[in-house]
Amino acid sequence: MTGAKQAKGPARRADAQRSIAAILEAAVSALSRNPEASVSEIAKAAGVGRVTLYGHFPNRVDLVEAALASAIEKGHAALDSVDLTGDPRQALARLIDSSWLLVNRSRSLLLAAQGVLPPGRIRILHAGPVERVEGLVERGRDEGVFRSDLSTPWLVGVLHSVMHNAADEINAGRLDSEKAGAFITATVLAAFTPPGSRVPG
Amino acid sequence: MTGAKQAKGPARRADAQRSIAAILEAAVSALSRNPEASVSEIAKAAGVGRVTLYGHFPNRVDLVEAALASAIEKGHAALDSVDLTGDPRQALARLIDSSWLLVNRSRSLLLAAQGVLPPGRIRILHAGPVERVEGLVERGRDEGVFRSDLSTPWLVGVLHSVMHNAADEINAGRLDSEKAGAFITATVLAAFTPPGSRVPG
DNA sequence: AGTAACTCGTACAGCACTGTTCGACAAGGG
DNA sequence: CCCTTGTCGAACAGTGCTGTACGAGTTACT
Repeated sequence: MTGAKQAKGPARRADAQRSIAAILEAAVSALSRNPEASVSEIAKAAGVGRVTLYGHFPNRVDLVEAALASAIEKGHAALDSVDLTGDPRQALARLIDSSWLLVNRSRSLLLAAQGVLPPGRIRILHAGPVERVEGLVERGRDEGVFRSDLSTPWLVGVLHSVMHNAADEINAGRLDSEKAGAFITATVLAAFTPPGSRVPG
Repeated sequence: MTGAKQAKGPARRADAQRSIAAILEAAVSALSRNPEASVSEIAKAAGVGRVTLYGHFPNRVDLVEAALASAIEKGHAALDSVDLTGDPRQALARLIDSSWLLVNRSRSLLLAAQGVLPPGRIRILHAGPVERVEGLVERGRDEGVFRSDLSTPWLVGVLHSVMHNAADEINAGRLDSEKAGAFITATVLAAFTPPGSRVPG
């Protein structure tokens, strides 16, 4: 499911596939910059007429959902290529390094989705990615290197929050984009350290 | 400066003052629920005609700014009543306990402001509150109980992020509102602990 | 009591956006 | 090569918002 309606029929023309891809890409990009980007704006960015867009996506809501799904799918692929075995702390560091930029870029897009999509729909969409992270955190807790006095969802939420904070700081010019990964990792590893243990670093 | 235009003239009538207060309160409340609340919506919530509102605030932007200023002023007062002396860690815990709810409530309002106000304007408005928190963090760093390998603005940002995370978790029904303070404190204190030191708790 | 300040509803112009329709035109597939 | 599929621009109706105007009514200060 790439997002556009594809009920049946003898498959789509090559032409249309290109359009859909361009629209999806433009939608992700535009909505990432401005969660309230209009359909006209997106169509223009995709180099496509507004009418054409409506030919593939029945309404704005479906378009946003398709864009979100597309972004998440891409992120999912990137995530799968990260080695999550070994010391959970180092695995977490690797995960952060390779995904914080992606997560950041999707933030505004997620905001756009939250404005128009039913809450359940969103949870379903990025249930996959979240599960892998939760698995890693869970393992760290079992091995005693991550704290167990706070719930796993909370810890994962903290990870996200700190990433968002990095995005804000960069955006405000107070943080160098190069150092963001290290800052996030240092902060999160400390936050995850069990009470009574020493903070690594 | 309560927010409405008050250039000169022989002072305002008691009637008008009541209206302005009601509008401001309604604006804070409505914008906190929905950052894109319309002027009609706010006027109705204030029990006032839309025209009356425009009589006091020339346009929507000024209204949002006044609402934000009002909320920040109230928060500033609440913050001033917190004792920030003594062990920085305990002072931070006190600060969190007494302000996280307030900060949370203002979050959506801040979002509304970010959408329509010039970025500099916002920084000016809540420069005051931020300074006090930064002062506390700075002191903790000097005393060696908070880490110095990360910048003060970053640490303050993390504090905010974790508060926001708590708000999200509560909103999603995954966190009990009662426990939020403790969760935030535990997480932030760990995150602020210098590398090599033991996490308190 | 009288006057200026305030409030209200309705109504209007202007704008931006959504979603649809139309007719003409280009491009891909069998 | 022909026919389906897709694309385009222009145009339209519908909606919801902002900001302004008007006129009549009400409320507070003196």
